[in-house]
Amino acid sequence: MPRTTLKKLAAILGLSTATVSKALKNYPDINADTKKRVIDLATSLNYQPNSLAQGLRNKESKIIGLIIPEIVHYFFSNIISGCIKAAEKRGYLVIVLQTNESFEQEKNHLKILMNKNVDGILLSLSDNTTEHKHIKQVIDRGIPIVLYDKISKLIKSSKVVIDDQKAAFNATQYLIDSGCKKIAHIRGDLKPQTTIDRFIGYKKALAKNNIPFDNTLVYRCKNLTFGEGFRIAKKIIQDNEDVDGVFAFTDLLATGVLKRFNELKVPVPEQVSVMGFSDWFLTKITTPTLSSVHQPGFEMGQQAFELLYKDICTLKKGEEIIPQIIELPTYIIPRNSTRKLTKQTK
Amino acid sequence: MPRTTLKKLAAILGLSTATVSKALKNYPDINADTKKRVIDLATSLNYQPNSLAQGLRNKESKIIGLIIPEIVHYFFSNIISGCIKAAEKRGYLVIVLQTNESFEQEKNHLKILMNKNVDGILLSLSDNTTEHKHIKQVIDRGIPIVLYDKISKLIKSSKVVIDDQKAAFNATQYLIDSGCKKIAHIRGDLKPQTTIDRFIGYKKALAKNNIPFDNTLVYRCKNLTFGEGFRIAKKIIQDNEDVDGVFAFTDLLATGVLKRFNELKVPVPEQVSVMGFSDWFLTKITTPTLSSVHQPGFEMGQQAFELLYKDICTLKKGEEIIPQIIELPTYIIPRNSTRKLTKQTK
DNA sequence: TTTTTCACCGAAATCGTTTTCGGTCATTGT
DNA sequence: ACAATGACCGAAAACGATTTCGGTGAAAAA
Repeated sequence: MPRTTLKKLAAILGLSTATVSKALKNYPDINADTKKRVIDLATSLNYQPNSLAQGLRNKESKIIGLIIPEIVHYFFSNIISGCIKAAEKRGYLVIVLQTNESFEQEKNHLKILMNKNVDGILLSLSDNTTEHKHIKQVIDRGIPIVLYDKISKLIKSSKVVIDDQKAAFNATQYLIDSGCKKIAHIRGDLKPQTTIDRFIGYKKALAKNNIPFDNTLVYRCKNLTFGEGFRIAKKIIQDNEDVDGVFAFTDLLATGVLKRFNELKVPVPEQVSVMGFSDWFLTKITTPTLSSVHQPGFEMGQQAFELLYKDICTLKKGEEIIPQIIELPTYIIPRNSTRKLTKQTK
Repeated sequence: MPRTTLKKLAAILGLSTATVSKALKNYPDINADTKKRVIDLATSLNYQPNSLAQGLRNKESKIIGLIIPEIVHYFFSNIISGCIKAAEKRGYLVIVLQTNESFEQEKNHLKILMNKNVDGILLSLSDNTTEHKHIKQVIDRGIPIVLYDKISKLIKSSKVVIDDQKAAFNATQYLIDSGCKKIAHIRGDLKPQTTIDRFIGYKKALAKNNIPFDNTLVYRCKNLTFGEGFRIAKKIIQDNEDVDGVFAFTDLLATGVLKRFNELKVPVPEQVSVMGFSDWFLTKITTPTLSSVHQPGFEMGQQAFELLYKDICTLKKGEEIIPQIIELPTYIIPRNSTRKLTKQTK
């Protein structure tokens, strides 16, 4: 009933714990016969080393922490899934923590994870994170951090990101290429970098195509919800009835727009094209299906772990970590909320 | 840079580690002044006990394992979220693992978690789990397990469930009450208990209302996908054009049905009512919005942890665990894919 | 025969914390 | 003045695994 320990094995075999340990680890200074005896007994008693003791001794827990803004979220749960899968391959386990976009929670969770002796941390900055002392503290303690998705250029660490500006540029360009002349943009709140970047991408695409930027076509919403999209859609049509394209900051907003247009009998994409962002699952089930920018969550989770793993290894070897930044590609998935491309550009 | 230990504090203060430890734990045999000195230094040096050492000594890790069939899944990610939240309140951390409905993975993950010295495990059985030796092993090791969602009556442990039969009964009854006479049922594969139970609930509701059971109205699908729902919807209408209600095993199937009916110009709910199951997020965004049975994922995660916590505590006190089963209530959320109730029954 | 070599194994320290069980003073009671 | 009482503190063992550094024999070399 109590689990098998080295000491128990040693007692049964009339050996020392040292010998048993070395036998199991295949040390060269242990007789082959002895090794066999040890291994046989160990397997028959189903010996499994106590990872707490190992961790204490070896100063590694083989556990990493994953701090995520929101668990119930298609994109983020894909990240979790990818991260856990990659970790498992390397023999690591993942503790998951949620910030709900709270700076306090972020600081708190970082502290908790440090005390749990995790070997590394994956972090996506909360929208309300202003300073980075708490992160520097962790790194100074010798615990590597890899930032993913929502990052800060001010933090010296490895990162996995997408190029929001480029992605938004391409999305807008796609709308233009499919014939849109007057494109509204629904953006998020002022602060988050992603919001800013996608907005910039939108503007750049307009500029590139000699479409004058019109600030009244930009709608800002605090909460990125279905309801907000629904609400704003009506305003868009009321404000400018000749709008023929909407680029939403995220799929959820776009879905709300779709719903409202549906109710208002605004034909999509015949009168107005709608482009989302993130390629959530729900893009496939809306009516019409929603064109979107694919944001590779699963891959991001995987890559983030792999980067962290590399950093953990270099740190263990006593070497200096060289921060590395991976930029994952995004691409547009055309569905039925946008018109087919007229000219085959790009 | 290296973290503060008891030994370091002791050295600085000219005390023994024993005294420092006791001072921090507010033992009565330590002088008040000494306590103050210790605590002051500890806070100023930001001392945090090494949880690996604590775990080794106290035989507890304050970590639990959560084994989940599928992470990218609205219902399950709600469970994760609820579990993590409840755990956090009690000072526990959660390691998340995914089985993908594989029996092998389930066994494997259980073993991994045991070796990591988790204090308890939350488990939802994979659809392919046939025997329960691996689970008994864990319990025999003194690690409590709480089963949630997909359980087995053969395992003696605490559990958190919903009453699938009752929920399905109510869903079907609701369709009947709203005027449906010929209700098709899309069920899952043969094995999983939830599939069987919901099917039974469907049949019982028919019987209760003197509607003869018709096996040709039951459609079975291996994969619970949007595409399957889409595929089957057409068959339903082709096979029996007078079908006026569909009760789907899960929202995803129902969503597929909705989509196909939309394309076939089958008016919902005027001609056919559609009822889903689980109350996923997407029920709110389909056209029409999808009526469904609310399955409380977040609460299930919370309750499962609380149950596990109780079991951990009783075990720590050396007492015997008395398995407890919590049945969470479900209720129907009427939306626009079903007609309004005609008579106000129930 | 004596020394060297080699194969094989174990004692002991270590990781950091917890807790029991004494031990050392000073103070109180007789 | 001497014993008894407390108040405080520390030595040490324990949790389980790892690893260094010797140590013990026997076989090989001198």
